[in-house]
Amino acid sequence: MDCNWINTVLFGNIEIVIKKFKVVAILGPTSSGKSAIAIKLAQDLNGEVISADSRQVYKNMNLGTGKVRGEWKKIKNRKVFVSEEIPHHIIDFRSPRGEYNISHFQKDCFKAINAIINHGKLPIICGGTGFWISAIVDNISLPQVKPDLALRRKLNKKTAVQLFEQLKKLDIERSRSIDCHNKVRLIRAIEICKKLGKIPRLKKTANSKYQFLQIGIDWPQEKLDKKIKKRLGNRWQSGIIKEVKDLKKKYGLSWKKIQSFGLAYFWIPEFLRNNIDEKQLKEKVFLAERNYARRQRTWFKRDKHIVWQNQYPKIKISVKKFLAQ
RNA sequence: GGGUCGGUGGCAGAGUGGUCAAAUGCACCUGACUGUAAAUCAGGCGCCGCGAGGCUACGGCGGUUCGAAUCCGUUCCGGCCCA
Repeated sequence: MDCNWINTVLFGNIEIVIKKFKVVAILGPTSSGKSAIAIKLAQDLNGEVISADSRQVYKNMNLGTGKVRGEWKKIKNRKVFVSEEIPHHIIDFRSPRGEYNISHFQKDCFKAINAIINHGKLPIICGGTGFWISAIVDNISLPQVKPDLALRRKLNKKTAVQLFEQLKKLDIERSRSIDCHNKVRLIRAIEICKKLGKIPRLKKTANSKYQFLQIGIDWPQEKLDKKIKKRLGNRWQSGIIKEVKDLKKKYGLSWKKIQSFGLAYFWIPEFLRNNIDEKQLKEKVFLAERNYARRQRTWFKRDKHIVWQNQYPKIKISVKKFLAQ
């Protein structure tokens, strides 16, 4: 399939021809069935999948993150994570000991998109981390300031009020829009100010190189609840608790670090340390997933470009139409 | 049957004469999001009302009091102990 679609744009009377590459994104709340749809699309339309999931990037975190089953294969001298014959990118490739954040993702994702296009294939981004997807689709410009852990530790000792006062002095403009109770935000804002003086204005520039179609998968709450429950049941049988134990053993991670991964990774250590029993654990994990799905919805709701569809045949038609534009 | 402790909002659980429509946690609803984003954070959550405000509520009934979730009587229900 040829991916060099031609677009024309009018500037006044002058017609300018722009080549835009098409990229599809499949997003939605957890357990909605994104991964299966992305794989089907990839199979039907000669595509490859790019995962946009902040936890699936890590190795040895499979059941808890809902990672697709796959294996690393050597294809043309390159190692590729393959699931159902479909290459997956930005997945299962980092140590859980390390940090992998939106900045890494943004670079890697654009790289992956380009690589896939160069192979004459269709890039299909698939994931539930809205912020990360936005970094690609909206092409947001992140301040080029790396995390300063020492500074963060120091600032973390202060109260939100103190941090807010500090930020006001550094960048009054940012202080007006920031959530003054949110220490994570405040600390990052101060961190940026210390390096750049001020916080650059957030730019969402339409990407001139790519054209995106975002398909959202979602279900009524009741149905999604059932899907979440069913999936949790499967994970339990597959040994999710052992996965967490092994994760700790293999990487020597602290409970705190494991718990920072959230959801099941937060609650299973509580169970292993006998703070809750198994029944409570299952309930807590279910509720955590459910609440997570809510937060994801809130995020995705505001992007009016997302086309909400959950039947594969319809999705496929939408994608084909998009590719034919 | 006797004694004793307790019955509070969807649940758990504070409050023990006025500042109580009632702390806190969970659940539930709505939302935010500039390198932690599965994280982090905000608001709402008896009923009516846009609002001021009104109404009904701390098992039931009846008292005491200017005033009761809080004190007293009684009754129903539950836990524990003794029979």
